[in-house]
Amino acid sequence: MSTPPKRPLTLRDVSEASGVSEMTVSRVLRGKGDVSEATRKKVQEAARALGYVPNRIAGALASSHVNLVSVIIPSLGNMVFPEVLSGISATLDGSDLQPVIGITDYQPEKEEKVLLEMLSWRPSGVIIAGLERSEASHSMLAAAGIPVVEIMDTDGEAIDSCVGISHRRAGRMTAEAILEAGYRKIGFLGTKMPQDHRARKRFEGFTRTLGKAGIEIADREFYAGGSALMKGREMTEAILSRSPDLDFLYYSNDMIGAGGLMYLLDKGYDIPGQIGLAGFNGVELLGGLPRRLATMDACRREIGEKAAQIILDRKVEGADPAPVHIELTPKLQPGDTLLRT
Amino acid sequence: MSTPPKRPLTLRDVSEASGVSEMTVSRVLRGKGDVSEATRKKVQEAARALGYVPNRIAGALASSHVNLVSVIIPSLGNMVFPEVLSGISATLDGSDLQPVIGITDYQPEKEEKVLLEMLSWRPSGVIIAGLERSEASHSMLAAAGIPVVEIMDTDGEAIDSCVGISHRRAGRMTAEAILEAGYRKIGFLGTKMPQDHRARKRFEGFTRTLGKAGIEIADREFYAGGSALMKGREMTEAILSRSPDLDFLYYSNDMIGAGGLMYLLDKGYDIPGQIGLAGFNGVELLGGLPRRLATMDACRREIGEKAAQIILDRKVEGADPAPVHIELTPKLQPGDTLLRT
DNA sequence: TTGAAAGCGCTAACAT
DNA sequence: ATGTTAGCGCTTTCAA
Repeated sequence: MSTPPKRPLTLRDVSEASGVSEMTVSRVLRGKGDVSEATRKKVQEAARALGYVPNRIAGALASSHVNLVSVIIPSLGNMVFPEVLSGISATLDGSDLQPVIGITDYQPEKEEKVLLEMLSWRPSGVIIAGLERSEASHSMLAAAGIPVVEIMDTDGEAIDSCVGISHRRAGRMTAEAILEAGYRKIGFLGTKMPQDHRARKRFEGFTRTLGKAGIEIADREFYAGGSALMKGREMTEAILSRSPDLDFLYYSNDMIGAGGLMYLLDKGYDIPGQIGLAGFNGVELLGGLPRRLATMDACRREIGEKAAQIILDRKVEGADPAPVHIELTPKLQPGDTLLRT
Repeated sequence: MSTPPKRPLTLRDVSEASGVSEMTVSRVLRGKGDVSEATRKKVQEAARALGYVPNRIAGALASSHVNLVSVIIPSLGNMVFPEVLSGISATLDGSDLQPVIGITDYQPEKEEKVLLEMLSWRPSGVIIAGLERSEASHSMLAAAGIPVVEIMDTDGEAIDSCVGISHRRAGRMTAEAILEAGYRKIGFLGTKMPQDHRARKRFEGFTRTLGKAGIEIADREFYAGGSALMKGREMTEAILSRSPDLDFLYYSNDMIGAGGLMYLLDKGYDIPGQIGLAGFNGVELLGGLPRRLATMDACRREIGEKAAQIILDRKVEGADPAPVHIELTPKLQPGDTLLRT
């Protein structure tokens, strides 16, 4: 092999190799404009033979169009967000838009950094989890001049559009179901909440509804760190050793709920007779446990699909640029741990 | 508020607002070159006040430097890849490089599309799962002129660098442990493998080692679709109803293994006396089951860290551009389902 | 320490 | 159907 200069190929190289002007080469490669079948063939042949890879940086600069949608979420370890992403991808597939993922680790400062990084690539839209953010993040989004869809949560003010569920309402619905099933000594187990606003709102909706029925949370147990079965076991043991008379445990996610379920079954508790359980999220993965944990589907995939659709709709010329607000209704799945039959 | 033209801000705007030349504004914003403290202040003030967000597209085109590293993986639903990603992020944090994720869904054609999309942004490096790919993908990577690290697997030819474990060896190690524990009627449960080369290699290493000991796999059960507890239950029921005399079940991942464990406990099997179990991956999440499933740690986080480090090292001027090949050693974790005591 | 000029590789807009 | 021209917004290079 000779040693060709290790310079990335440009349109000009394809142009010279095919004997067609750069402009026409560009048209062929983008499939835009009228090009004769003959030239098209020549160009595609040459591009393929050379192994030409277009330079989107130059293309984006020239056209001021970037086919990227920024998707900003707190974490990938959570099982929740991958499902939202798959809804987004599914909807974007077939369009020319591509999702690009940024992770904030639930840290507002990191959100700012990620957002600045993302916006500096001039994406066509932003999909971002949650409604609570720093002033800097807020003004960056407000000033970006592109569609912004805030997802997962509808309890608050959206900058532009939003798609999600009301977590206060989710907490309320769960509380109502628990009360109706006749439970009265209710414990709560969840994350330390300063950063997790959605868990906090569920907790608020939950306690408020209990309060209206004249019931106070009997005990609560918080933890930091990722969700895992073992955490659920430990927390359940802790809360029950403190408050052995609890008859219901509400977990802020399914993973710790499942851990609690394992623990209680080990210890021979009668579920849901002696004690009832509920989690949150509707994690499919966990079907297959000895009992189906009561949970609430957070409509994750649908949220992703609808958010992506909003971005797509905004691209339509002359389309109504009015913000779209969509509140989905979470569905309670009583499973085997909530309804005493 | 007045209605400022809804045009994205440019360096020129900051330049005019601060009375400093564009060039010097650029220097301040990038922190390069000597700028007097006074001008620096003026510029930063103006940029902040206007809410200027740099345009990386223009910057990248002018400098032919892009601070992006493409990370291409099959899936996010797997729990395996998020951990690799977190290793990559952790190592890249503090450098100026940023990971960008692409998903292939285990489809070679999608890998080609994602790869072309990624390379067209001229990233500084590529980290990509697996060693098996289409010829088109292969030649794109070979011709990209940037560091390429293939991860997760070391059984095969790397284009440039690679970091991973030998899945054949992982299968062998597991087989050896099972034989040593005295099991003889061994069943395998896993994914349909045409696309999942790593699972296939584990299976090959596993059966070959059994074969050397004069033992054949007694039965096998394959499935398509994501890993989930319920799948593991169903598959376990299916294989045992066909082959009730099996004394060991080797699962190709921990999730279906855990489902099998649940099923067997339900049915009152004596584990690991009557029947032993092992999975693969070392998924932390599942600690907290009634028994700890035997598994093998695939070094996911370390793979991510080392891969990112290879990319970083290549950036050093005049650094040795020789390909790096790293084979990590998976660790068998016998848990409670492999060793009969 | 600061500024002016020249392009990075492509595409919009306008010829032809 | 194809070609020409003039930038996109920034950074490199060179000059002051």
